[in-house]
Amino acid sequence: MRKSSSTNLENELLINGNCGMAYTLDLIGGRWKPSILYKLLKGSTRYSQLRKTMPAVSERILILQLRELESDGVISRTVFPEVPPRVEYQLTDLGKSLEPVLRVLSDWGDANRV
Amino acid sequence: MRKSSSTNLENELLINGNCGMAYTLDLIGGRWKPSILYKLLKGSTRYSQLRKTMPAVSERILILQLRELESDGVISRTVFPEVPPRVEYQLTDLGKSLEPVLRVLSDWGDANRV
DNA sequence: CAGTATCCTAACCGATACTG
DNA sequence: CAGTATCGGTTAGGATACTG
Repeated sequence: MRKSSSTNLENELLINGNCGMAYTLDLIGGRWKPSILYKLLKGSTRYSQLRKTMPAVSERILILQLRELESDGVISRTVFPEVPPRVEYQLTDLGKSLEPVLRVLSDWGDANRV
Repeated sequence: MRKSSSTNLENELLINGNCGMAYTLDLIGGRWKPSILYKLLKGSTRYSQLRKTMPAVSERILILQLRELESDGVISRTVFPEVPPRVEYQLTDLGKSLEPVLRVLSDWGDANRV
């Protein structure tokens, strides 16, 4: 859905009838982004914890999706200067504002899937 | 986001944490599906009319997205036995039930895009 | 622990010519 | 009018080995 970088969102819109729906979908529509966001709704989470609960995704992809969410301002990344290193991901305010959106998507899916 | 055919939705879910969100996103998350659904919210629409309002999408892709929405039960296709042929697309009941979902997505996008 | 680097596949999307 | 057919490009996603 996404073209390449997250700076293409505007472009995306223009060719898509200038519809805000496309913007939202482009933000949360990645292959693993729903799962990530869903987990982060429950609070700040370590990288290793995300990995553990999503064994099907490869490391590269998980990082990639996290980076995209981060550069789109939906989540933020906190590095704790410890040994061994600790990194936690959490929703930004923008990310938190997505909660009703995510919930509607989740509810509709739960209600209508076979 | 989608694997290949629309019959893979269940599979999709299993690897995605069994989250209904992924199901919904897979249904409406195609490149042009938001635009299509948005237009169909206003009522039954001819193929040629869809084409006209979405000049950026190629015929093959438009048809493909329509077929996917159709096989997922979100829209239906009515052929009128006339010359020249007329085909109209409209939301099914399932499709109509998506309206609140689409609206939330649209509203959030309009409110938060730059 | 939390990532990169490298290489690879397949899905998705597109232009254009043609047809019932 | 409403599509197919054919071919081809781009990019999202993935497996695996390695590193600060």
